[in-house]
Amino acid sequence: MTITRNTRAKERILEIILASDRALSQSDVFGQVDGLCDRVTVYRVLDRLVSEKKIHKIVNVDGIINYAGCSSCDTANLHQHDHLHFSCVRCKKLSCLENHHVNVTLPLGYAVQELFLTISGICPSCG
Amino acid sequence: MTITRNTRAKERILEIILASDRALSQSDVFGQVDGLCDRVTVYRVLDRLVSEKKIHKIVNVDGIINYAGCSSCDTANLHQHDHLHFSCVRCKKLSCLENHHVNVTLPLGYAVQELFLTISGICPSCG
DNA sequence: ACCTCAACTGCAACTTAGTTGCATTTTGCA
DNA sequence: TGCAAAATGCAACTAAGTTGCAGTTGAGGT
Repeated sequence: MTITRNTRAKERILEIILASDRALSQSDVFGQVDGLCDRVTVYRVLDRLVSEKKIHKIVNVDGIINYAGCSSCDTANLHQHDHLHFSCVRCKKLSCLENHHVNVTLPLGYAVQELFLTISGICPSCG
Repeated sequence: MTITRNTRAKERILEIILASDRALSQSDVFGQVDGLCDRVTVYRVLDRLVSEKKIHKIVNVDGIINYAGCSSCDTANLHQHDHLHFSCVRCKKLSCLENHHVNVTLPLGYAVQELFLTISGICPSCG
């Protein structure tokens, strides 16, 4: 565990993600940093923010990785992402359904690490 | 809905997927066709098999798209993929837990289309 | 305040996944 | 068997993400 620093790029990127009501991809974020930093830096900062548990990663139904703030889990000691995600096929918005947790029991022998739960369909604003 | 034909490549690719106990990516499949066809053909055949509902698509936790046979749902009229997938972080095996269905109830206004449920962790063979 | 060095950044080059256009081949049905 | 539509191969392309390295910067120690 190396020490991480606060840089302008990191602060800006975290701001952008927290201000958004939807999960953002690397290219969404890069489109909003407005030349503040290189696209490679965006990738690296996103990785850093994930490992610092400030944001979490969501693989969308098309395989693109998206990032969203950890609003329901900012306490470092209880960092669980067992909530659902919803991906609207119409407006393409990917959002967290923070209050919808799923508890799954697997057959004996499986050790659960992370849950990736995404539902696609049509969201209330589009329906 | 255009008519699809049976070709050598398609038969071989379906065989490979059905014979596997794990979900396979395009490059996994291409590695097994042994020069029978081009890599582009593999992409196209996989798409065709998905639209014919012979196989189904699973986005793995790393964003790579994988394909698995539709064993529990070969009847064309009941083609539901509400079962869980398990992705082993050690052996990298991605498999279907056919018997583990999840029923989720979403807030009013959401219309569900597809479920993407994958759990990462350590599988019984690696644990 | 400023030194120092590890963390961070930019750039260029690379890998890998997946797509598209078009000419050629093949399938299945008449 | 003939033929049109489907399928294929090839080459070129886009887009996502990674890596190496030289130069820059943040923050703790003095």
